[in-house]
Amino acid sequence: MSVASELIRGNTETIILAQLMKGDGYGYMINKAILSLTGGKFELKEATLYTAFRRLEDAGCIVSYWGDETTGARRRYYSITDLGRESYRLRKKEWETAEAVIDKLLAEGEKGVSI
Amino acid sequence: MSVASELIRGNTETIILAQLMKGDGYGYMINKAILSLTGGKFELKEATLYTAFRRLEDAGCIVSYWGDETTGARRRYYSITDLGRESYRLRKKEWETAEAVIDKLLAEGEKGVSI
DNA sequence: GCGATATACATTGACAGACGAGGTATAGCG
DNA sequence: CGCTATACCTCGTCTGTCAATGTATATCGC
Repeated sequence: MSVASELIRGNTETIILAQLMKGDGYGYMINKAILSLTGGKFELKEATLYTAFRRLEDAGCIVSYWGDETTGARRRYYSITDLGRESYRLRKKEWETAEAVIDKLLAEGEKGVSI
Repeated sequence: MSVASELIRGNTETIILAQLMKGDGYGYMINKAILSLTGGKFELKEATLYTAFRRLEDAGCIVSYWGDETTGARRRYYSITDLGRESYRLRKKEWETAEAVIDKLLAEGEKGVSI
């Protein structure tokens, strides 16, 4: 089953930050990494990815610099900042809270008809 | 920690369907039930709730009827349909898939810096 | 050389869900 | 009579997602 993007919504930036926690990266690479990690179940659309980068940079969570490739297309690399790392931790906690809440609320449907 | 509504987004209808799986209900009641179940961590806003009811009814997942209260404010009750029950099962599965994917992607940030 | 494909980044406009703000109405309590 | 709780509804705005489109470079097959 593929993943409905409505359900991912709000996690895009955290997913990007999680990738950058492992080291600097660039858009195309991060996108492929996500596609690979999820076994093709989920792919960030390019427009979504790049607008998320802008938001994260504006917020001071990441900084960018152009790579010095001597061949191939130019790459804009992103590096996570201390604020970004802090933000990652917080967003991950928020996700875990939301996850628990949703799990609980959806499980209500399994309770059967009440009298 | 309260729950960011961006993270709930897309689950509103499923949450409502889960409540209606237990039996007919009306908006105000369902809203209070959710607030109570989550210990105050999460509350569906009224505008969100009622627009979700409209969508669910338009989709044939629920049907509504006016209660015959002899006292107090009138109540519009909702009843889940067979299509709604099917939809609940599907949406719940989709959520579980999305949940696993997000968990995996967010866990990437714990891996530490790669060389 | 030339078209196809892959890599790589970027912007615009449209869409959909969430929600603040505002409105209506009934009932009980002091 | 004002306050609070119950109960429903709608309008307009905001925000994140994404299809469509555009740019440019490199490689591979023919």
